[in-house]
Order: sequence, then structure tokens, then C-alpha cells
Amino acid sequence: MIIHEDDKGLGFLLGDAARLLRKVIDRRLQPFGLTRAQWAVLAMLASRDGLSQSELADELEIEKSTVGRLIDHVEASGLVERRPMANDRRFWHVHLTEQARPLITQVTEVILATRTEMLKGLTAEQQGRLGDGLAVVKSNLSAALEAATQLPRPS
Amino acid sequence: MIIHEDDKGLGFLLGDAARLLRKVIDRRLQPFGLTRAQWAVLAMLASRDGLSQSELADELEIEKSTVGRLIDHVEASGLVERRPMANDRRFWHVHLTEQARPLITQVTEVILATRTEMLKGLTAEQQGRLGDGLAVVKSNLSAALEAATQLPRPS
DNA sequence: AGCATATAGTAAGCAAGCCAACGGTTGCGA
DNA sequence: TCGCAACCGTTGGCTTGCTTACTATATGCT
Repeated sequence: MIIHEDDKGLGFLLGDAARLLRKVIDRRLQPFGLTRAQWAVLAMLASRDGLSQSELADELEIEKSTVGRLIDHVEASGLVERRPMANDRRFWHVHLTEQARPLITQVTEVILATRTEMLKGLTAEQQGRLGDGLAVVKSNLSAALEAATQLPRPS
Repeated sequence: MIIHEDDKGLGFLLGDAARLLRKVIDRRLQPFGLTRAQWAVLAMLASRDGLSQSELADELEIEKSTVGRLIDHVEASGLVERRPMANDRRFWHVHLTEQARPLITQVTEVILATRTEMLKGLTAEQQGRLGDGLAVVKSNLSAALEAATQLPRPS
């Protein structure tokens, strides 16, 4: 009765699901001129406007060079604005523009609809367990990454 | 007690976990001169040698243009060979080379070790439920993608 | 004061996805 | 038989991601 797609392994399953999700969202956001990655930036700023690029990189867990390019795009689209900081000229605060607000409310609906569609057929409890499981996996992988990075073993 | 990383939503969680997994595997496969995507090709050929590129694209669920470039890489590494098909000169069969075999057994161990590491702290039943949940999500997303694609409704 | 170090952001290069468009083969139908 | 449709693979262009290296600015230590 259970689906048990074990042929390809959980790792591939995880990658496939994530890739599919990106594909679906990219398509649905195309009419808005956005991609999934750009939306992640906007969504973060919607709740915490004025973050610096490095803070954004930390929150989104991607590299700062990637964040820089993403902001180039959304800034070119006029959705975001880099404002210099007075006391420290090294970094910028990234702010949403006026025209971003209405677009964000629209896109949020699309995203939420997609999420419920993606979780169709799962009970609330199953969804919770899925989230818990993914969180465990994520923290295991973070640990593995750090362990691999610090080659100098602390003995 | 439960981790419940719901702030960013299940979609982001899924993407984050998948991105981390790719990062970890890419690092661990770097000594072998492989990436995660190239490994996917080799793993598929290991069980079904001689597939065509289109068949590979179907199995791996990625575009044929992506498959073509992946094969360019692994072919340049000497792990794979494009053999013309006699009766139909349109396509090639992709075959593993001799030197690929031992490498595949080595890499398989790394991959399996990473999988168990990624699932550390989850019981077998939890792992099963995680896989089932992901499979449901994946099939929901596939359906969403197809629905979006076929604009001409068959009425 | 002055130099070393750390930090914010940028730039260049590569891999992997996608899409769209093209060229070469095959095969079917008029 | 001829031509058109379908199919396989390639190419080019775009976005995102990582890595590494670089510039500019701050800060801290001597």
C-alpha cells in the first residue's frame, strides 16, 4: 500500500522533489517576472526590511556572491533599492520599493496555493512529521559540512 | 520538543535540505573528480548500461540538453563512451568504460555513508515515512507541472 | 600614527538546471 | 517517390549556486 520509492534512494528523491518544486514555482512566477530565488529575497525583506547583503546571505543560507547577483536582478526590476549606510560605507541596506508591496501580496498567494497543492493528500500530522524529518536531515547535513570543512581536527 | 522549523515554510526547508545535500556530496566526490549530477548518470548506467541519452533524461528526470553536457564531462574523464547505433544513426548508446567500474564501487560506499549520516537520528519507520511523504510531494508536483503545461484543455 | 587584520561587497569562472531553436535521420503518408 | 512529421542530439542563452580572488572600508594593535 505504501509507495516506497526506494529504488533510487532517499537522496535522489529529495533532490528530485526540490528540483520539481523549483520548476513549478519558476513557471508560476514567470508572469510576475520573478524566479524562485528572487522571491526568496523579497520574502525575507518583506518581514525584515533593510537587511544587509551579508545578513541576507546568512538568513537564506546561500553565498554572499549569489545574493549580490540576485539583488542586481531585483534591483534592475525596480523592486528593491540599495541604500548606503552612513557610518560604514562598506555595506548597503537593502529596502523594498513601493511597487514591490502589492506584488508581494499577489505572489504570496501563489506561493501558498502551491504549497497546499504540493502537500495535497497529507494530513496535518503527516505534514508536521515531514517537516520534522527534513529539519533533522538538514541539521545532519549542516554538521557533516562543518566537519568536512574544519580539516584541522581539534583532537 | 519537536523542532518545527515552520518559520520559513516547508518549501524552503525542502530546498535548503536538497541544496545542502548537493553541497556535501559535491565536496566528498571532488577527490574522485565527480559531481553529484555526474554521479547520477554513472549510477544509472551501473544498473542499466547502454541507455540512450533520451532514455537517461527520462530516467533522471532532467532535460536532454543537460544530459548531453553531463555526458560530455564524464566522457572527457574517460568514464563513459558514446557508441553509435548501427540501424539508427540518430542516437548513441552510452556505455561505462572499464576504468569506471572500480571507481563506481568506491563512490557507492561514500554515497551510502552520506545517506546514513544524513538520516542519523531517524528510526527506520521515520525514514520510511519521510520517503513516503517526499514521494507524495513529488507526485503532486509532477501533476501540477503537467496541468500547467497542457494549456489546450482537451475539454 | 601606521600597519595588519577582518569584514562587505564585487567579479570571474565553472557546473547544472531550464528553455528555445537548430540540424540530421528516420519513417510515414499522400 | 517525395515531402512532412517525429525524434535524437547539440548549441546558445539565461539563472542560480559555489569557489576563489580582489577592492574598499573599518578596526585594532603596536
